Parts: sequence; C-alpha cells; structure tokens
Amino acid sequence: MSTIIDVAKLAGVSVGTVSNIVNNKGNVSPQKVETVLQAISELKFKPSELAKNLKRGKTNNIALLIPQISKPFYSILIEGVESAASDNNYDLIFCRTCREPEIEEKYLNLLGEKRVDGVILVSIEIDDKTLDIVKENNYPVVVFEKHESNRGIPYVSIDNKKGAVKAVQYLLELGHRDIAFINGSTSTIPGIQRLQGYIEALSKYSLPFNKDLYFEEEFEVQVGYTGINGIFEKNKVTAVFAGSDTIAMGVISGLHNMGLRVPEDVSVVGFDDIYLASMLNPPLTTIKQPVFEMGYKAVEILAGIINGKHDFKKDNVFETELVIRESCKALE
Amino acid sequence: MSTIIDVAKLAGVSVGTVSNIVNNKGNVSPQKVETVLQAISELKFKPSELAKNLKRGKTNNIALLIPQISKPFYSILIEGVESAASDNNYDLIFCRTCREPEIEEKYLNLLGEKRVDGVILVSIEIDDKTLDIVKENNYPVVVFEKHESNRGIPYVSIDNKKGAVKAVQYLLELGHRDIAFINGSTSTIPGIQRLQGYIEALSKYSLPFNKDLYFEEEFEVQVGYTGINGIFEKNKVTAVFAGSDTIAMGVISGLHNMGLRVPEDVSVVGFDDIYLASMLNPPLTTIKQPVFEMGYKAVEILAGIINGKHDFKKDNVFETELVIRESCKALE
DNA sequence: TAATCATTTTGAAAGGTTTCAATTTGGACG
DNA sequence: CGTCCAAATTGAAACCTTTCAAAATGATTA
Repeated sequence: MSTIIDVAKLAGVSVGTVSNIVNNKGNVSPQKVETVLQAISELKFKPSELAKNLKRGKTNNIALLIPQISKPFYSILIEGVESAASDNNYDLIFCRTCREPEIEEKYLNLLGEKRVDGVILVSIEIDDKTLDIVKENNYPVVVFEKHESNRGIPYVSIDNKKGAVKAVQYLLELGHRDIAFINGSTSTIPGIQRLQGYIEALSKYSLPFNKDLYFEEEFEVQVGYTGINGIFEKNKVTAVFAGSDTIAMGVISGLHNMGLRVPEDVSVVGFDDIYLASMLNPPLTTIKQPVFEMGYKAVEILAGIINGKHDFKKDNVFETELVIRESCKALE
Repeated sequence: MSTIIDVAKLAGVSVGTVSNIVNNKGNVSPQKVETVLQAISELKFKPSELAKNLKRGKTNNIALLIPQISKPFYSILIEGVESAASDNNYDLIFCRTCREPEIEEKYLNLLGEKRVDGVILVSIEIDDKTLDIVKENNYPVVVFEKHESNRGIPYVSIDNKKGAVKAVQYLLELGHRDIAFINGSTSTIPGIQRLQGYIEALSKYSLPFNKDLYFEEEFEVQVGYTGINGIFEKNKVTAVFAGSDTIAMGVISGLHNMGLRVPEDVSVVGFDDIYLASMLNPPLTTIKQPVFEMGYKAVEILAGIINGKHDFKKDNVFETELVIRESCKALE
C-alpha cells in the first residue's frame, strides 16, 4: 500500500501539496495537479482513513445498539437507521445487546474508545441504568423509547398507551366486551404502557380489568400461542388484543389449532404493523408504528448532535394509526 | 479526554511503561503498576482505538454487504454473522447494497481505505463483476452463494438445486403431478438453481416442464400472491412449490382468497425455513437452509484469512433438509 | 532595478498509540 | 568493593494523515 509520502516523492512535490490536491483545497497550480493526479493513479494511492480518523478525532461511524435483529419490528427499524446513516455519510456498526445492560454498557464503550462518533440506543427496559452512563459522559446518544426518566437525553418513540387505547376501543366499538390481552413483558416500556392503554380503554366503557383475560410474557410468537390456549381453557372471549403482531401470529395460530376461525369466531388486533401483517391469514388489523421513519429521525438527530447542533427536539413522539384489515368482525 | 501521555506524567513514568501496563506486557514492577493504575482511574483514561488502529494497521471491523435487511431470510443470516463477529472480537459494519453492483463496489472501498479488515459479501447475482475487484486487489472477502466463476474466492452456500429436488420429489411422492412453481428471479443464483432442481425432479417422473405452471419474478410475498392467481386462472394444479417461504406466504394468502384450503385443496412447499414458517397457517412444509450457521461460518473463515491462515476450505456447501409440517397432503 | 503583494509551495508539528533498542537499576556473587 | 546480569524502564521512531506558519515564487508597480 502506498502512502501520501510515496505520491509526493514520485510527483516531486511536498506532502502538503498532495494533501491539498486530494482534498480539493485550491491554491494549487494546474500543472502540479496534473502530475500529482498522475502519480496517484500510478501508485493506486488511497488515503488511509485510519490516519484521517486519528487526525480528525472522528470515525464517521455510528453504532446501533439493539436487542435483536431478526424480529420483523427491529428489522424495519434497522432499515430506517441504515438509510439515514447512509444518507448522512455514516457507516453503521451493529451491536446486539440481547437486552442485557452489561452488554449495552460494553458497547457504549465504543464511544469512550473513540471507535464511533455516536450511538443509537434501542432500549426497552423501564429504567435502564445505561442512561446514567450516557448522561455522565455526555455521550452523543439518541434513545429509542421514552424512559421513566430520560435524563434529558433525546429520544424517539410513539405513545404506546394511546396506541393501545385505539386498538381496544376499536374492538369495543365493534361490540366486543370480552377482550383478552396477550402482552409482552411489563418490565418493558411498550409492555407496561400498552397495558395501561388496555385498562384505560376498558374503563371508558366501565369495564373492569379482568386478570383472567390477561397474559404476559415476551414479545414472541410462542407467547401468543400458549397464552391464548391458557385463556380459552376457562374463559369466554370474543376478541383478542395482541401486544405485538408477532404475538398476534401466535394467537391466530393457536385459535386455528383450537378449531376457531378468525374473525368469524374471534377478532384479533395486533400492534406494530410489521410488513407481513397484510399477508397473514386473515390480513391483520393492527396499530401501525412508523418504525422506519423513527429510525431515520433518530439518526438525523444524532448527526445533528455530533456536529454540534443544539436546537434539536428532545422529545420526538410519533403518531400511531389503526390499520383496519380483516381480522376483526362486529359482534352480532 | 486524557491520553497515555497525561497518565505517564501523572504517574511519573514513561509512556512505554504505561503502555506495557495497559496491555499486560509484563516486566513491570508491582508498585509502578499500582501508581499507573491509580493515575488511569483518576484521569478516566481510555486508550484511543483510533491511534491503535493506525499503529496496527487494523480496525477490528468487518463489513457485511447485504442486499436487504428486513427479509426474514436475511435477518437470520445477519444474526449468524453478528454472532460470529462478536465471538471473534470484530465489530460489524452494515452495508445495504440493494443488489446494485455500484453500491457493492462503493462499499468494497471500505477495504481500500482501511476502514475494515475484511468483508462478507452476500451477492446473489449470477455473475457479479464485483468479484473481479475482490480478486484483483486480493481483498479478504468471503462470499455468500456459489457464483458461476467464483475466481478462487472462498464462499458459503447450499446446493439450491438439490434442495429444490427434495421439495418437488416430496410432492411427487405424495402423488401430485400438477405442480406449479412460483420462483424468484432466474437472474439470481438461487432462482436459476431452484428452477433446475424443479425440472430435474419432474423429469425423474418423466414429467415435462410445463411453462403454464411456472411463474417467476422476485423473492417477495406479493409475487406469490399474484403468481398463484395467474396460474390458477387457467390451469389445474394440486400442489405448489414456492421458491421461498416468503413467496409461499403470498401463495397461501392467494389460495385462501380464492376460497381454496391448504393442504386440503392444494399442497404448498416453501424454501428457507424462516423462523415464522412453523407459525403460519397452516404450518409450512419447507426446505431448511442452515442460514445462521452459514453466516457464522463465513465470518470464521474471514477471520482466518485476515489473520493469515492459508488452510481454509474455499468451498463450503451446507446441507438442506426437508422439514415436514402441515401444508401438504397426499393426493387421493 | 527594487519593492510589494498575491499566489503557490513547503516542512514540520500534531494526533495517540506501540514497539524496541538502549539505558538504568538493583541484587547477587566473587 | 567491583563486576555481572537479569529485570525494569526509558525515549524516540513509526503509523499516515491534515494543518498552518513560514518561505519561495513570480508578476506588478513605482
């Protein structure tokens, strides 16, 4: 590999001049440009980003700390983040945190070690201590989800509670009263907030929260499947609100397995609007989160912070939307 | 930010000594270790990876060049790659190529600029010219899929043709003779090879290739949906082989829409065994690719190459497996 | 011709490590 | 007390850029 020094020697000029030419700094005579460009192509010179990075104190890398990769919800989020990173000339480093604070902390060190210029932290834990470290070091970080105490750190999120209200209210308006809720863990922000929304919507119709109709575990397909089985054993239910589309898939699968039809026998509403939702059988009615846009926005804010902007919004709450497809039916 | 020089000054020793201590190089007296460690924690010193990188000429980053992120198939592949990267102490840089050679080429430059130590290239084009650049520069790269000419570059893949034979043969053994095939594009390696497999399996039963029962476009849900509609308009079909599970989802959705039941009226086999396959309605019979393992293996090979190993296998072909679930039924 | 000024070019410092040959230290031994 | 040796420590070079004050160049003007 040839260096800028090799080029300078071959072209018979100083390193400074080569640098100026490579970076279009101007104040160089045309004939020098000529010879230098010649030398560059002859030696196949490519400036070492390593050296540049050290000089500038920047890498143009940002890191995405995310619990998982292969869930449909995260996949889209990743696409949004990737798009924005690419549009803003950043390379994206990928870190799977498995929802473990120690791993989050470890990867946050990428910032301390100057391997990345900023971090997008997707953290769904109710009160993630990792945020303390961010605050302490004043790291350039944008967080996904609104935490109990967000410590002044900018975040991107939806109003989960409001979204859940929309879903359940829709079922109520269709005449359903026996509405089960199969949720992800309430030790996560979406979990707890969606539960609050479920309860709030019921109470608007003067219905109590019936814990026999509620099941929570993780945002996984299997949870929908086992959850619905447990609830149907002992209860009469005409509709199910699933805490995520993934859970909804399990629910539908479980219902079919019990010989029940959706929506003829049971109505199902999901949450997220993953890209497969419209292709499910039946196409799933769900609450749409603008995940791609949220991921995109998060990076835009981060880029601003890195470049010393100070006028960015700290609270970035996106709107949800009820997408009506074919998995719900009015109760006669 | 404090540097190793600050630490050296505060501890009253030379930079070399601090470096030795930080990197556990030995030959240091215990009391120096003591004072230096003290100074390090006092100054909150963290070695700059930027400087290390420059010195070593390495970044400990590898790049994953991949057409898309949010498809279930790629998601799992990514998980495998991520796992192996993490296990081998590499950070993973993510590059979405959208299947465009120019973008692939652009990202390959990360290697020239020394931003990454190696590249995993997921390229499904039949003859990707990008491989020339890899060859020319002798870049450390591992490719996903076996290309027409792989130019001696190590790759990871399955035998797509053999997999397709397994799928179609299974349908034939169940008594089906009118088997449609809805495929991804034959300008891709999986597309062309799976078509070859379909034809080969049919010919084993002395059945001709009937182009009325064949439809190809992209590996997308919608393609399954529209493809199946087109074929059923004019033909009698008792079974469908889908070029991917994603296509299979569209097929099932389309069949349901026509009032046909799976598997009672039509049998469906997919390809890939994405993680949702078992939760579909009905659970999907499909050809399993060990994608996670393949991604993992690719990184292991790459790490070997980067570290100067020369005894790695260039051809890494993985076995496929027919996973029987509930989407197929014997023809009476 | 000499002085002035704008333009071009230079060369060295800085960025923060690691490495390694050379030097210092301190204990053991004669 | 002087030698010798292993162990500990040092300091400068190297990694490859960018930056910028200073120097060189060359054209213009008095």
